[in-house]
Amino acid sequence: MVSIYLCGPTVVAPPHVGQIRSQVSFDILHRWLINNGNAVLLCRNVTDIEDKIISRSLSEGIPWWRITDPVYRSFARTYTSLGCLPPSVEPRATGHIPEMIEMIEELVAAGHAYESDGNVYFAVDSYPGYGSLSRQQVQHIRITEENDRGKRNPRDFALWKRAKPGEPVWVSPWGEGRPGWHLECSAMARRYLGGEFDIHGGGANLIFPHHENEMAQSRGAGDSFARFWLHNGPVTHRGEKIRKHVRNPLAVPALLDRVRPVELRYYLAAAHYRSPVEFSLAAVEEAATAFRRIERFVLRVGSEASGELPPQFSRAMDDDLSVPQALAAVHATVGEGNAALAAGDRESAVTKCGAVRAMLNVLGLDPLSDVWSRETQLRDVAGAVLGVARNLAEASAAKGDHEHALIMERQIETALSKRHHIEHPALIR
RNA sequence: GGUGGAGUGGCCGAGAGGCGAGGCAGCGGCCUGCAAAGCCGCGUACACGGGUUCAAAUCCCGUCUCCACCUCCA
Repeated sequence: MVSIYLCGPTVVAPPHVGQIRSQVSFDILHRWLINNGNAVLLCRNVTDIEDKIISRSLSEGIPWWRITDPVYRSFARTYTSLGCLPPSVEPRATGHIPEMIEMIEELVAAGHAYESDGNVYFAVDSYPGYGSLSRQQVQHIRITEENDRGKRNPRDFALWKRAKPGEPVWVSPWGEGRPGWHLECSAMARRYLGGEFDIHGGGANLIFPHHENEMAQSRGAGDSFARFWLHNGPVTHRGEKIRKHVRNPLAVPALLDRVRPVELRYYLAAAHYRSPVEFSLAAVEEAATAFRRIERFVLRVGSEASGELPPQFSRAMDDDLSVPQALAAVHATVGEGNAALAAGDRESAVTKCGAVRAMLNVLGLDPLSDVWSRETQLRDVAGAVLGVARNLAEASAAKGDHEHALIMERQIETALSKRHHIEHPALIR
């Protein structure tokens, strides 16, 4: 049994590429562990109460759950569409307030935390290992916030935050308020995985302060916590010129208008999980082209049974999940299969295809998987019809029949918009 | 100021002392009515300056540039 705690999203805005990359990276780990005969207990949290959610709730004048529920569904839909296996358990922070309060009480009793005016803080100085995960020395951690609210050390962080007027509240021994962000994960990890578990995963951007603080809290409360930490690299994006109406080029729903989910998954998987990825639409589209070559081969040979993993592939995966090298094995096998096909050796091609599908299955990229098939068909049919419509519109325009061309263009717009809604039904606005 | 990471051929992206990962794009050829797809072939790249070594993209020293985190973020 391999137990994994993976930091899930704060459900305040639709998913962006960086969040998806993290989930895809760990989904590949998940699949590789299963492939190797391990039972996996994967816990991925949903942070559904947190400062940003509250500030949006207050500024829009709607309850916090009117924000988190639709956004949660958007995430769920995106994970599914990208072929991520569901976690064993997906706890929400708001469902675990008693566990959090209990943990805070333990920390206060152990002298690692103190109450101050309705807030409870973790005393960084009380925990000698603080900074070890992120290799920070406490005195070098920059202080941005003034030492207000009665903190003993400005680096101390909140375990419990007193509610301001109008904010949602939960009742605690320290008054009405809400849990601190970092604490949520510590409490949920303990609840579902126990005091010690194998792997804690998340984006590298979470190392400090989030994971550092989690570790301090959990160990302070007597848990030994994660045995290994795995962090995926960031997705960065600088000044690529994006048309104005595409507001956030890293938002996944907008990206899925350009490439299919499986192609986006290929793009995100193709770099090593620890490497930084400099995002660009051109690179995504290039990855899509590369994936289609693999896909064409698999579709050409058909849906014969899955085969054996080539040793080269397994070696790559065992070497710190080297998906780039594993993909080289996929491409090599596709090339061999195509060569067999070109030589009329169908039997050999079928064998190669089996190996390719076995590898793609580990990576979550098998074109014949049920995950993609309906969605792929929908897109293919819709795309073909739209192509015909565009040709007709152009033909009309060329003949000078601008009225008809305009009607066609409006119908195309409507069709595109409907397709978008079918593909992203959970998206708000 | 602290911490971590990165600079590889036109592009993406691995590798980490000696055999040029892989893909995309490009070029030539085969195949095809033409194309597409596919097949075969074509590339001497590792930020810069020193050094170590028989041998350095890979190790050491120095320099430059970029990114991330230290505030919410996967």
